[in-house]
Amino acid sequence: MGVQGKRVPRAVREQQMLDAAVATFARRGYRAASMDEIAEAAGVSKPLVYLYLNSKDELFTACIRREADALKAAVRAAVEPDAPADRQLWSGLLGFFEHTAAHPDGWTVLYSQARTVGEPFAAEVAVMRAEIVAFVTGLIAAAARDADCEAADQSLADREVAALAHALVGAAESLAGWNAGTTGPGRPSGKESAATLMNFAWSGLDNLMTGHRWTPSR
Amino acid sequence: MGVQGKRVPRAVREQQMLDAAVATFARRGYRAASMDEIAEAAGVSKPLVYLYLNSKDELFTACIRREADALKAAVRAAVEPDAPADRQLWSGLLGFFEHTAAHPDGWTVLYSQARTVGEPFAAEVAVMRAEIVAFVTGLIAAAARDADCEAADQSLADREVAALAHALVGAAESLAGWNAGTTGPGRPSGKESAATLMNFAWSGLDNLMTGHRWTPSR
Amino acid sequence: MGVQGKRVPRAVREQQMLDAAVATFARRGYRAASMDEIAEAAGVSKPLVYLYLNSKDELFTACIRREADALKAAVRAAVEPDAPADRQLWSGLLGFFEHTAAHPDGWTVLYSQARTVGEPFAAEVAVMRAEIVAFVTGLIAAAARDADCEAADQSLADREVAALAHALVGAAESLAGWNAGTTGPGRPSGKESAATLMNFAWSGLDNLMTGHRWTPSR
Amino acid sequence: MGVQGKRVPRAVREQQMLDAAVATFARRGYRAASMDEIAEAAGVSKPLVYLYLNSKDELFTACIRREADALKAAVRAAVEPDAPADRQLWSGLLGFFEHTAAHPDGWTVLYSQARTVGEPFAAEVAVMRAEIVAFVTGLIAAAARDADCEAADQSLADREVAALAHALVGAAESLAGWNAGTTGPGRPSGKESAATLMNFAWSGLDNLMTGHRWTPSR
DNA sequence: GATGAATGAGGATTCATTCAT
DNA sequence: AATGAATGAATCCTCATTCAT
Repeated sequence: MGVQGKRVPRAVREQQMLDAAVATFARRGYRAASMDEIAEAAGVSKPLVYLYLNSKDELFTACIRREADALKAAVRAAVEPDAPADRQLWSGLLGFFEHTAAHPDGWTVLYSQARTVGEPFAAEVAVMRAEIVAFVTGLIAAAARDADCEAADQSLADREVAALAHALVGAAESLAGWNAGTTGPGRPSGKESAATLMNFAWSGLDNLMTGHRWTPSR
Repeated sequence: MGVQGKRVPRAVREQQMLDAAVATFARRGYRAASMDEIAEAAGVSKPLVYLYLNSKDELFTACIRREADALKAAVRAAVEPDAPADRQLWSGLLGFFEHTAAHPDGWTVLYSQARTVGEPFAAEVAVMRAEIVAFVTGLIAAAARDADCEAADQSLADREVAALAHALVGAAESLAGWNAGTTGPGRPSGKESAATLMNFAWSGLDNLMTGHRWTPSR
Repeated sequence: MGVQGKRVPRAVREQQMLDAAVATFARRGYRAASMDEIAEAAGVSKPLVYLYLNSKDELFTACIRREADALKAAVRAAVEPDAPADRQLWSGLLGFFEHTAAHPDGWTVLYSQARTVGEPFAAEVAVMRAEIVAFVTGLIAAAARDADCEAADQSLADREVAALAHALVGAAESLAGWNAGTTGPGRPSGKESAATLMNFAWSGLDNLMTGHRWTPSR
Repeated sequence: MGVQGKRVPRAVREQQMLDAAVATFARRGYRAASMDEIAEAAGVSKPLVYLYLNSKDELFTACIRREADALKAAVRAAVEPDAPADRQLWSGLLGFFEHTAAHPDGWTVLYSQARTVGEPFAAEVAVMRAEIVAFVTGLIAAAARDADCEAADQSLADREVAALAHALVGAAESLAGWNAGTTGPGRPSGKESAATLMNFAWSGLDNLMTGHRWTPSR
């Protein structure tokens, strides 16, 4: 069945299987993707998939882990460690959008599929998300310190910095999700998406620093 | 099997079935939800579900339509038609968050499940989303006019108002999505979520009006 | 549902149901025809069909009986009792072909469906067939006596007259079956079909009378 | 579950499945035969039947094709190619009756079931039948030429030779059909059935050659 | 390292049939 | 005389998973 040569070393075969699985899970969803389909897409027989990855659940988990690690690595590799905080945030966002654009199936599996399938998997993604939120929170806080060293009520700001980070990550996910569903010339570039969000983050930060808010009773 | 009274008129039974279906689809996802489970949750036998709703696909579609209509109606009912635009936006957001908080299963079905299952269903949700984005775009544009009547470069603003509306809706969806996954005292109230987003919208609007932007080369 | 007036007397309703059932069974076969379909075709609700005809089996049996009786009656009505035997056979065949042509659904139910469904029903048709074969056997025997009064070995002829009758009936059925499957100008008229079979019967009879036979060792 | 050995190669298992399917379809009809029943009769599990034959429709089609091919092959193998035409017809008929007698289930599936189920299947059988009719037409025409080389009105004869062939095939089918329904000592041998039909064919041929016919107005 | 053969379990869908009105 | 409401019992089909080689 496999048109390609046989006797491929295990590590390589496993990556081929994960590639096939990610693509299939992204296109069909966890339940609708069949092990048959994945095995065929990987160019191997079904028992081999089981030999290496044990079960559909473990296969899906392996996909999630691989894609989550790759995404985190891409973001981490994108930030310049010694740059000013706003520059770090900017390059991190850029890394995020460029990676998700380059690996749309991975992003779909993480964002759309894993979170809708249910418990063992959603937790996995939640952990990754928490790490990213923490990372962004740190950057925003640093940026705030850089911008205004004599901030008065730091304790209040902490809580709101976290809210801002959450909102920023949520917005980034939403943008990436809609990007993944868009093809052709209308699709925003990573730079555009990142710039949009930097503007959000910065005006949000301004609001925080100046205590300038919209209120219903205005 | 059904513990409740029998011989219920069709219209009532259909709503019971849709209630059960929305809850089940939200918890399990489209594929994993079985018609057996739904019928049992509705307190009727499976053939009756088929008699009234025809197929799993049509049942799911009926759920999507009902929840989408309910959401649109809730938002529309929340806005005060003659209030100033910012007030309208605020009350619309409030209506949105209160409805999604009150009907988390409906929101999950619309936002998480329908969009990940594939084509006949995703399109249905896309239409609803487009209507909401258009509505929000109108409100933001009106608010911008109210705030600054002599705005110079309106044509540029139009394009960016639309981007802002998209981002606002995306952020609202993301927030509602994470709210739906959160229970207990940590869960933000509808008012909090709406206020957060109004601040986003307002600072975004400020950016638009003042031409004040963050750029990487800064 | 029923577009026609209500409160129809039972005897009439029953015939409407049988009409609908015969048409449906002919088109779909016994198993594939659903009681729903039949009730709808009859313009009544399903419980009414059950009220009058009790079960699908009994309904099918009633169809078979009605169509078998109608066919036998048509053949009997067609023969002129006091005519010479060959003339009687001819008019009987004509009656047979004209009736089956006028009631193709009835013929299909009897010939194609009832015999392939299995036991309670096939027996019903077998009885009808036996009656017809007996009737034809009598006519052929009479015709033979008319044609040649001093026939020598009557006992041998009896066995062969029966074989001829069987073959004639089988051929008639086969012809009617293929006629029922044919529509348009290519379809043979009842007269043509009857003439074809009379020629078969007559040459078969000749063979019997003259002892003139084809044998493999010739 | 299967009492026979396991790990049978695919080609063999497929034939076992077809054997079981032909027997089951013949006894119960297409609709009433369940895949469970067929799988059990084949001594395998249902999924294996689906793995090899894909669906009930395809399984039935495969049965029809196999039985049709076997029947055509049996007839072709029976005729002696260089014998006189009447001898060829005789041996073909003999082959037909012996094959249908040896494979009554196959004949039932072809003749009774496939034709009553509906369109994709009836067409398959119609093609086979057309091939057989063409073959017989050729033999009868040849026999006619052998018997009377100076036949005057060949064009008329052509049309009637075809009619005769049709009638002969119809009669053979009818005979084989009733044979298949008969068991025990009363069942005619293949030789008897073939001889009966040769006599039909020969007297029909005589009628054609001599212009000797029965007419109602006689 | 790799696969052809095989299955238990479950899911969508349909159908004959009944009951309360 | 007639029907809307309701269901138990199949039936077709798919899938994750294993075993022997």
